[in-house]
Amino acid sequence: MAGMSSTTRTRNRRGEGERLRGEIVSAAADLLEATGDEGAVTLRAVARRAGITAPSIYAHFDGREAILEAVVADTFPALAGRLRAASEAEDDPVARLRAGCAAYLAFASEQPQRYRVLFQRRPAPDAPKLEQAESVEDIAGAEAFGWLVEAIRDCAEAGHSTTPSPLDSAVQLWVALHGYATLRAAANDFPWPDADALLDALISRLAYIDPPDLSKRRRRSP
Amino acid sequence: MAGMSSTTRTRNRRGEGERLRGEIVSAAADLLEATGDEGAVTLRAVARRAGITAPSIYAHFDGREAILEAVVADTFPALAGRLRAASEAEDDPVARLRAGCAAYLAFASEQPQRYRVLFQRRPAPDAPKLEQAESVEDIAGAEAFGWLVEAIRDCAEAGHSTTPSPLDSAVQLWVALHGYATLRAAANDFPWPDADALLDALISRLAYIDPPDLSKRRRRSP
DNA sequence: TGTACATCAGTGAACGCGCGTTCACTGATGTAC
DNA sequence: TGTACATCAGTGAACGCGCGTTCACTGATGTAC
Repeated sequence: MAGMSSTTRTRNRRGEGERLRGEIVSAAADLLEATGDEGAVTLRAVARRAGITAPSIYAHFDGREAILEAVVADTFPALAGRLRAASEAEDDPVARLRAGCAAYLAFASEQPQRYRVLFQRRPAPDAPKLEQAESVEDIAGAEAFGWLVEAIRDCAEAGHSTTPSPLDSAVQLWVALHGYATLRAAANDFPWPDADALLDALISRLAYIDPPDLSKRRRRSP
Repeated sequence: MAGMSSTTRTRNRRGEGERLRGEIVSAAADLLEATGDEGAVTLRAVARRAGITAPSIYAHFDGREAILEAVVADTFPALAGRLRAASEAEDDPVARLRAGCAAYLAFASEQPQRYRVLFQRRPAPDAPKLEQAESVEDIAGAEAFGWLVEAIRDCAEAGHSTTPSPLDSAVQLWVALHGYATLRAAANDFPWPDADALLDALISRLAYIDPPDLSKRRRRSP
């Protein structure tokens, strides 16, 4: 009766009701990824996937929109974590930058819908206009973007990048990575060039790094 | 009774039934832009906006999805037309490239939802995998992309671009333009740099054009 | 020129469905005594 | 240690709504004679 899940959920014990909140968020993220359709992430569908009844959600969220917001709020740190982990595995600044950018694309490719929801949540046309943030630290995704700025700055300080402005280069590289990540997923039939070569070209041009410096630091494919 | 439209529609005369098809498509495009929500473009909502009853749509479309596909099919030529018009207004290759890229961003900024639907239509996870097109001419949006390749090639032939590959540069510039167009719309609160400067930087770096060559060809803002 | 009729462009009512949300409720579990 | 009870986590039924889709239909318009 509770959808296709035949496993019976055991309810949380007293005092542990908050655990359901996390289960709801990950049920929503799963559903988003599985259907590829934000519209399919209905409150009832999330409840079914989480193995609970629809009204139970109201103990934790105001409604459908709040669930999706929670997915976004969960996803930004996950992305930032991926970048950090990938770049920390490398020793020199150029390799770190490249590994982080590759991780960014990998995240978007492995969980395209979850990535999409980060940036493609439409501001409703009647929504109040947001004040422009005064600095990069105020925005959602600041951690990930901040990582990118630092990675480029490190390259510049080590003499591997001649960028006139690490911040500007980071903005440019970010839009390019984002564009590639989303187009790659949407335009399957486009005759894309080799992914590593394209990534190298974007980094090298936008972060002002000598192409050989980059390509010799590519991770060997296993 | 027919929604908020108080103007009474006069039905098409015999033999002119096909006109409704166009009205449906533009009603859908309007609705998409007005609501900012693909989910709000329901068959019934489109019918209301077109001033007809829901079943009338079936004479022209198989259903809701087919309407959105028609919107996409209409939008690609509109975008290509914008690029062509903007670039034809300029004399030299660099100015043409810049004007076309600016027009691309303007199109995406003026009709963000219509632009979005071009590339953000999700392939359903169970959809058959598309064969990769063998050449650029086979894909949707080929006209717009083809324009970009030619514009860069013209710059190279005139000695203003040192790109090693106009095609590769076009791919790189395209992903950057697309990324900027979508992020700009989604991340209102990001402290974006000056739009002209960002565009110049992307073109100059990815199409290998001297920055002064570009900036001196900027259209003066009126 | 007049008229009967076929065709065409749409209408209007109806259906079953999944949705968001509300409400009163249940039953297991921890706690006070 | 035993028991009564308050609390907490979640249920189940019900509501009104807009949706996609079907079906038989209507009435204006062009056409054949």
